[in-house]
Amino acid sequence: MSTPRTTLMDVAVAAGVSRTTASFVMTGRTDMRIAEQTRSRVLQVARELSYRPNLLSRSLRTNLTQTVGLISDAIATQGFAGESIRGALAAALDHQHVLILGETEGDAEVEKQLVNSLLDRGVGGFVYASMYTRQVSVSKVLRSHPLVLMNCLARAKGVPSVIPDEREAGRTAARHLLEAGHTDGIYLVGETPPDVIAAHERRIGIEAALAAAGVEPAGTVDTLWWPRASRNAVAKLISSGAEPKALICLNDRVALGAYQALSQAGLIVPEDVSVLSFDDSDLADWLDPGLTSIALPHLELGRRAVDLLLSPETTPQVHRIPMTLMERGSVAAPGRRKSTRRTRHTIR
Amino acid sequence: MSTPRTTLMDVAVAAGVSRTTASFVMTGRTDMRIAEQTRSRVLQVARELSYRPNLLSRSLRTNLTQTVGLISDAIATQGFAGESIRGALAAALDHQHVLILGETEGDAEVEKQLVNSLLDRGVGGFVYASMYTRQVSVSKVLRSHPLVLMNCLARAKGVPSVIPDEREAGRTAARHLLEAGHTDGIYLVGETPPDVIAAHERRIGIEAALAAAGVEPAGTVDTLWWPRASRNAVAKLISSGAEPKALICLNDRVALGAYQALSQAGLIVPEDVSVLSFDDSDLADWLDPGLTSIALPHLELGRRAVDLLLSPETTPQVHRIPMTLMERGSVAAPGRRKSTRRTRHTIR
DNA sequence: CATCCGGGTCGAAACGATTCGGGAGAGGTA
DNA sequence: TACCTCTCCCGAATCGTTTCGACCCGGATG
Repeated sequence: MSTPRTTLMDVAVAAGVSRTTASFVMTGRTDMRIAEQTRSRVLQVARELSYRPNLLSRSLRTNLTQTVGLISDAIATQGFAGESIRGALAAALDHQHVLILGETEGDAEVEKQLVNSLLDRGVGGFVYASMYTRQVSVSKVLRSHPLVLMNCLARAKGVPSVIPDEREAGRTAARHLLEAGHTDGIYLVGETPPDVIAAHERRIGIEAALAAAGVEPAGTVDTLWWPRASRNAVAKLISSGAEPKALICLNDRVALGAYQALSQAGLIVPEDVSVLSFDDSDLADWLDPGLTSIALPHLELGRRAVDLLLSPETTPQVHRIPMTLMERGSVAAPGRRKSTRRTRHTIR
Repeated sequence: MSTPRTTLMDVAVAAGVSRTTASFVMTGRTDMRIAEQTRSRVLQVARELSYRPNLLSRSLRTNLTQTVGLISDAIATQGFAGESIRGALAAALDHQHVLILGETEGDAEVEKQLVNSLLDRGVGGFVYASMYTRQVSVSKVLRSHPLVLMNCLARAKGVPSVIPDEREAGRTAARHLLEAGHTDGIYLVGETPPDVIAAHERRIGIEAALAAAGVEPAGTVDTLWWPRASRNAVAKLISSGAEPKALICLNDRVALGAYQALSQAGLIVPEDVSVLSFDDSDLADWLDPGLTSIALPHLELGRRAVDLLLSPETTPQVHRIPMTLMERGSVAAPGRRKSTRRTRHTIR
């Protein structure tokens, strides 16, 4: 059939050395002394024969396959997956590794099976990812192997994790609004339950930055993070007589709902109301006007997680990845246009 | 350190048979006759010792690792990835396999590297996925291994592929509109270049079903498949004096643009204009009113592709996965409300 | 002149399965 | 009894590396 594989033995013979020596050369071990001349000869021959070491047989000894497992509670949701996986893939590639994917569906039994299955295949370590930032408890099996958490924090300490810097993002958001000249009528849209880290941290950041400037938000619109809910909530806010000048939406879906409600009420973004949001999903670019949003660093999360896993100097620590503001058209100076309801002093 | 692995030898010894016999029992080979009594004894012992065969060592002989490679030109785009990967994952699990992911970035050299890298890890076959339905030319390396194409067709014949049934989806769309009572003012929104299979097929299906009912579309709105472009194009259509009653948008992003233009023009969905779309992305559910859309069978594509790959009876053939209509609120009978511009005979 | 030392190599034993080619024993047949 | 045929099982080679524990040899040391 196909030509038989070139083995290390072939290389050794062709280079006139023993298999042992060839092995040392190929794996580049320095603890064993090999004459430079021999070394280069072996390498030369290996190249000529286009030798590729058989990873599987190597694994049999080392129990490692240059593979990392990326396991997640839910792969699919929200397009989060895509970019993170790409980042992870890229980092894995940098380290000559390959990525095996797994999904636990949040089921501990499934997770156990999966982990074993991956261990059987010689994965060298795991990235455990959550689809929304939260605290997780990692199973014992998992903890007894190299592990990096992505987008989640361990209850138990000692596990390195990579998460978005939500609090700083909150500050960024608030500052952006302040810089645009907003001081009044700033509303926070979206519920912030304390156990949803992203929500909680964003809020803290926002309030801190506003407070630092001596500004107090005009209010909070409590709503689930979905367009329909948000739309209703914002509509209710408006019909209650409030005159929002700026809406900080806790994510883009919420912002979509806000857009809908504003449009319905005849309010124009950004002339009447500025809208600022988080996540920078595709949606942000599709809305009209484009939604200024603070991007989740999906790609970077994946990349850093795998990189951390595969770099020996891993220190158990929380790595916060900065979130960057993507300016589009939804934030402007307040009062550029007269409100439909009452006049207001105009800036410029 | 950790307790040494239970090997097949351990099982054999404990069961009082040879390693050979134990192996035959464990792998369930029938060509070698093993007494039922012996068989069950070995199985029993294996269970007691909670024996897990070492896949890596097995691979060394068989060159297979119960692994399939899913390689794609671009993992991330459009959240397509997520569901497809989930489907692939599920199917792989059903076959006791595991999924390795790779991304070629459309680069042939990267692809070659990747394929080799996966082969080194003993993948048993490949699923080659494209992020939008199109013709691809598969490399020779790839073709010389078990392979299933997902969301793309091979130029060369003989490679099985799994794609959405776009043409039937087109028919479904048209029929849905017809059933709602639409016969006039039906516009097709979105360009349909012949090399973009989805576009082309959808259009053919739509036109065929309309023609079968003796209906001719009122026109075509040529626009890129992006919200902004679509918005402008639809706005132009309206300002040109046309009075669309139904818009068949070639995907949800196009529909978003259409929504924006309609809303701008003071037209209400679905009272004034029905909107029907394709893809059933998240967006469809977020819009207001909910967008009736024909779903891309992402999950099913992934599942079927891997299933086909791992089922021996693979026949080289194109498998078309049905796309199902997701009804929301964007289609209604025409003329339920008087047009803002002119009155029209009302149905019911 | 024996010893030691350290640089440079290598033989052979793992690693844990699969699989080829028998082979022993029980029973049947001539 | 001699030979054959099943049935059930096993020894040993093999997959391609890694790696432990030598070994050889020339020069420095005492």
